[in-house]
Amino acid sequence: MFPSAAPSQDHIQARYEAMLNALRRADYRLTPQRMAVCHYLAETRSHPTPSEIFHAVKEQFPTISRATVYNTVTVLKELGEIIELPAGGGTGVRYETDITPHVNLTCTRCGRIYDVSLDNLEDILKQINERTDFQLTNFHIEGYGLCPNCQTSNS
Amino acid sequence: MFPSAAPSQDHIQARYEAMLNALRRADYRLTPQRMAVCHYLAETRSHPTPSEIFHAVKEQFPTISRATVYNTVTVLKELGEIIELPAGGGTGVRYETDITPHVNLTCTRCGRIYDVSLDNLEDILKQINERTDFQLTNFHIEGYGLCPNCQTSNS
DNA sequence: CAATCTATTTAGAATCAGTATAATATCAGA
DNA sequence: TCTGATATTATACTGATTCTAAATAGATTG
Ligand SMILES: [Zn+2]
Ligand SMILES: [Zn+2]
Ligand SMILES: [Zn+2]
Ligand SMILES: [Zn+2]
Repeated sequence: MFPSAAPSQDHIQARYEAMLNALRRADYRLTPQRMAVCHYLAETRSHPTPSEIFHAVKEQFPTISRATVYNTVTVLKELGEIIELPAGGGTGVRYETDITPHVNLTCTRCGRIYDVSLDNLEDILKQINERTDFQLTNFHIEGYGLCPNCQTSNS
Repeated sequence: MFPSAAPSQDHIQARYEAMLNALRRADYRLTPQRMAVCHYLAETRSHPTPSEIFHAVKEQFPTISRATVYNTVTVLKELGEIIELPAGGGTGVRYETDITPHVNLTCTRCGRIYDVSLDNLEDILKQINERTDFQLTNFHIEGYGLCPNCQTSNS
């Protein structure tokens, strides 16, 4: 069951294109740095911190600066292509790169985040639209508790 | 519809007692500072930052330090009495003081968080329990988009 | 192509949130 | 009261995030 399956090449490509299109639509230039950040976000199945993104992209672009990473994720967040997550166990924010509704199970002891997909989420969307005038972009579910590993550990 | 109704006195009192009991059960001392933090968390209907908690409690305890606030919210978080939320619009973490499952609608433009209650959330709990070995403490739903105010503003 | 303008990136400084430390204070129990 | 454990406080420290100014890259115009 854990961990979730790695995304397929097709899925990675689709997410990558979606991010680039979002940038294009909003009249942002598709610089190599931005594209590299998007590509990493599309292919990772983790919920990376800005620092993790920085180090990963640095492999392709040794000269990239942290500021560019921060700028890019801020834009992508505003465009609804990624979502800022709670700090969880560690420090600093993490980014949710899978914007399709699903559950993030965060272990309150070790801080790991597990993805779980659910059925019948249309009902939630329907209820929110019925009860509010919010223009909803996306949503997901945050669950908290102990992961299987931490339930047995006695530390 | 917006904003959510203020909690009743009874509800505030119940939440307050629940936090104190959680501290008691875990063998933490009920110091005046901790009680003041709990009381503020029980009565607020916002999703406060540590800084907001600090300033609010400072009214009652002019000598309280930020460290005590951080210590207390960390303990309460570990006990499952409050939940750490995404940074959202502003900077730094916020705390969810309503641990009953509900929706937090975060406006991606102005950063405001609106609470919405939903029906039929037992199904989510059931699905998570069926599909994982996670020991779930609590969960809630995070929605993102534009609030009614920000849909019409042209800035 | 040259000149110019704008968007973007970069490096590093500055700021801010959060954590760690050590001294002091509080409190329970012997 | 004495003692040991727990909690609070002020402050120092670390690391995350933002800000700033200069350099770069692209687009546009003549
Ligand atoms: Zn765990
Ligand atoms: Zn996820
Ligand atoms: Zn708004
Ligand atoms: Zn809420």
